[in-house]
Amino acid sequence: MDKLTIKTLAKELQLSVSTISKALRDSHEISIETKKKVLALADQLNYTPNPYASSLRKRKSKTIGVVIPEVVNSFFSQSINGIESIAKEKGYHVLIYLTHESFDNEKSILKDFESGRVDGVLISVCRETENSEHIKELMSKDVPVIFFDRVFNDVNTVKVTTNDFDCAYNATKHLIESGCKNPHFVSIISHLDIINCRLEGFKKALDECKMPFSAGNIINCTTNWEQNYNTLYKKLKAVKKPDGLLCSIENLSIIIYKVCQDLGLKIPGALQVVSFSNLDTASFLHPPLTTITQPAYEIGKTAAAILVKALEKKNFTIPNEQVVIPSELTIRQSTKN
Amino acid sequence: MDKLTIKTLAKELQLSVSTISKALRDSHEISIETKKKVLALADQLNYTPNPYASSLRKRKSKTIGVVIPEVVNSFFSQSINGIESIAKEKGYHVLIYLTHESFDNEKSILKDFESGRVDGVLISVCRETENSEHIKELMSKDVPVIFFDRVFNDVNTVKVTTNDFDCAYNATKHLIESGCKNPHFVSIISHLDIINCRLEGFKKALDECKMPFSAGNIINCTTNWEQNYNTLYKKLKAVKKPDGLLCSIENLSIIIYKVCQDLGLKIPGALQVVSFSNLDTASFLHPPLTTITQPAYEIGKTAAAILVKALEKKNFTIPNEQVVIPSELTIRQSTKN
DNA sequence: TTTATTTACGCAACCGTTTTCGCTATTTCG
DNA sequence: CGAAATAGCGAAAACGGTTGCGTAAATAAA
Repeated sequence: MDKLTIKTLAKELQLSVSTISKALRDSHEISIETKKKVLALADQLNYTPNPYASSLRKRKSKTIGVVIPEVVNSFFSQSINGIESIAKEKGYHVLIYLTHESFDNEKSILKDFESGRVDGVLISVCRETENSEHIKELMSKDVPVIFFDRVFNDVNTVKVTTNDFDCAYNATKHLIESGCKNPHFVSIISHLDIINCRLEGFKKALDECKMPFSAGNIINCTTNWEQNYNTLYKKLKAVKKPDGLLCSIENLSIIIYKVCQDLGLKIPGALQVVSFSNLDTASFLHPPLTTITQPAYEIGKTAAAILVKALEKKNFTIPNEQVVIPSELTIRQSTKN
Repeated sequence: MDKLTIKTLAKELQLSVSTISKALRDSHEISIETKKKVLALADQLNYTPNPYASSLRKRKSKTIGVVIPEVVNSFFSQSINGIESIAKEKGYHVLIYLTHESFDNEKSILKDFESGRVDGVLISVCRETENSEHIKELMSKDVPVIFFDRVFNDVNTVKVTTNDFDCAYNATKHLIESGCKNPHFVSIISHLDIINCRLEGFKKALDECKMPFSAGNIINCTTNWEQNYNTLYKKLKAVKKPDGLLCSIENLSIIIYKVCQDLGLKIPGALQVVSFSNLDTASFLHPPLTTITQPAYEIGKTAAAILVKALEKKNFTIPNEQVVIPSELTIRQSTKN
């Protein structure tokens, strides 16, 4: 038995290949009866068109590339969920690539995309990334790139984020109102705009409350678990230790809990904690963690929807637009009040 | 400027298209000097071959399809991580598809794979799936399918799982040894072999300890959160309520905690809980949850490695093999002892 | 009735690579 | 030294759809 192609159908129905193709794509050039016959046979023989032949000719792959730092992460996995919902609805396929927070990985992934493998890209850049040349390079080849969550502001494209500044501000306010005298900002060393936004929100709250801010109020972590544990351990053991933490990275909040456990520091008695986090176990932690929950699903869904809509247009242009979907502060026992 | 193809290089170097192609693929037919020239120009012009043209001609896509029920799940996201590690190493691309536990979705995804979109498939079947016809159908088209975690035993292929039976047995033993008189098995209605294995392990432990087993020892849940909450609420409020739970689904353990919180049931005082779970927050829950941690990363990695190795061979055959990677029981405060 | 338009389909080029086969020039070997 | 082997490259046919254009017949307009 040969492979089942359009030619098989053509031969069987005594029609030309082009007629079959047009019939399958529901072209107006083909009569209703012919279409019916073609569809019927295709169905009967269980014909599925070769996507690569189609992609080659149409210069469209119906595929979007998703580039994220990691997948074992509530935020990103929820984002994927949102992305997939749109992809499925619109008949797109989703290629997933992980950078593991490495700039080199990110670069080589985007380089591969220059081949036309994907019609468009959704990316949340990695921590190491300092400049956006590789992204601009890809966009110059007419591959649209849309940012979500971790964005670069100097790239002209859509950026779907949450209201990081406001959230950090509100959360810090909440800490202070709950009695914190010495709030600290837990973060990672990075050029990411998102981190900076959160830091600025933190600063503004301190400023408004006439609390002094200095670099000492920042606890900088890295991508190394051990190292972060030690950093936090030292900070939380110090004499003039913080009595409140705004944690800007979900993963770090777990380490904070661990350190407190090991140090015998009571939360929220000795230390209040609020974290950016999408953990659905947050309310079952000991104690339940006050979180800023990002609308991860919606962020992914929105970014994907905008990308797909653009791709479906003939001469699409991606606007330079900032789409902000607000997060929610959920107060639990890790902060008083 | 035209598109940059092999023809561009050919024209530039006054060579034929076929020579370029062979040079790029490092064919022995081409002299070292020519290869160097070609590589140099390709590099200089930043040439990237069109993957779809290549896939069409070679009838290989260098792409694997991953079909899972959901992605917002520690186990599956860790599995993806493992899969990606192999894919990256071997130059494969990963298409992700979510079934959302719907059999119809699963079927239509596999149907699409008949088009040759992917070279091979890694699948963890969904709960609704009762038979494996759709999988056999795909395999009959020479698309290799490898199972991981949630398998079908009547399909002749590799199945990468963990030692579900033993783990359930050990965990149940642990419950009983910690004083449980009335252990229950929390599960979902499903034909999944994995669920059955766990149940059998549970049964064996009861049997060995001369404890009677009946259908009453099973708490059957569904995919509906609300409904599960109610089911568990009722069960845990009953007069002859369980004093120990073996939870076979990660997500359900969170609901159990919630119900206990709302009912004022102390864990582990009134109820001991052990769950199959890959939550890395397990040790920070209130109380820390005793878990059977599955080697999700390794399972994904192993399955992917076997698939890729098969794909790289000329006339590959997938053996009918069961690969078992053991899980680990981590005892925490949600069970006494 | 003539002309213009529409309908429905076929022809063939094309998408960009890969691969088979054939050709020539050079080398190897008996 | 002649034959055989080899090295290095090119021509062209795939791979499986898509699409612009041409055309004959059917229909509408004049």
